[in-house]
Amino acid sequence: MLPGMFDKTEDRPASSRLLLDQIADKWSILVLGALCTGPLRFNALKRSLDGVTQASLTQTLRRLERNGIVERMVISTSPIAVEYVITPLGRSLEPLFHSIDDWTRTSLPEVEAARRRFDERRRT
Amino acid sequence: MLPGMFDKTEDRPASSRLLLDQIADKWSILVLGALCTGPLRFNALKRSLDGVTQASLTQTLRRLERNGIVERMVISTSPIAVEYVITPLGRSLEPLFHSIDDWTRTSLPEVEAARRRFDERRRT
DNA sequence: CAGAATCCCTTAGGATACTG
DNA sequence: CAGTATCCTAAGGGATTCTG
Repeated sequence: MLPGMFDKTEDRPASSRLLLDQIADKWSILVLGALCTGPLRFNALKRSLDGVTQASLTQTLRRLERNGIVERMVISTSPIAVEYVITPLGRSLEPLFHSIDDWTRTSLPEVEAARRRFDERRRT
Repeated sequence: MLPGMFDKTEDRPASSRLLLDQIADKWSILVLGALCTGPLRFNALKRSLDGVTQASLTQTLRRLERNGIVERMVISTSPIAVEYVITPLGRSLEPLFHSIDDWTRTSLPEVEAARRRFDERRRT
C-alpha cells in the first residue's frame, strides 16, 4: 500500500476540487458505474473493468470506501468473500455522472474539431 | 514543454473519462471559474489563482485552448498582451461545474464523517 | 478469493532561470 | 508581459510475487 494513503492531515483542496481529487482518478467512475446496477464481489468487479490491476482496484476501492461512496461487506465463508455495495451517498453521484456523460457525448465533435484546428495551426 | 503533449495519436479513453482526463487536472476548473466572469490576461489570471506556477498555468491554458474551451487572443502592443476568453463551448460547462460544486458542498459533511469512521476503524 | 508487499517506470507539476 | 527551457521530486499505477 502507498505510504501516507490514509494520512489524516491531508490538506483541504479548494472545494470545487475536493470531489475531483477523490473521484476523478483512473478507475473510480468505472467502478461506480459497475456498482450502480448492483453489488459485486472483488473479482467480479475486476473482470467487469478489464484492464485494471488488482493493486489499482484495491486502492480505488479503499478510497471510495473511505469517502463513504461504497461499502465493503465481508462474508465470512471459506474461502472469504467480499461484496462491494454503492452507498446512498454514492448513488447521489449518479445524476452528476450522467450530466458529465451527456456533455461529453454532445460536445465531443466540437472538441475534436477544435483539436484539429489547433494542431493544424501548430503544424505549419 | 512536455514531450508528446500535442500527440495526435492519443488513445481514446472511455467516453465518461474523456472530459475528466482533459479538464480535471489541478487547475483547469479554477481557470474556467476565473474566466467565467470575463476575459483575463495571463498575469491577471495567475494572480487570481494564487499558487499556480507560470509553467503549470501555461500548460493548463494550452490544453484548454486545444480543446476549444478557451480562446487565446494576442494583442500586439508593446510589450505584448494576451487575453484569455472563455468560448461558448467552455460556457456550456458552467452548469456542470455548478452541479459538481453543489454536490461537494452538500455532501462534504457526510464525506468527512465517513472518513472519520474509516480512520477510526483503522486506528484501533 | 481477496488482497498485501515490492519493484519499477512514467508523468504532473513545483522551482528556478532565461528571453522576445 | 507572456511566456520557454531545465531540473527535480512525488505520486499514480502496471507487473509480479506472496499469503490467510
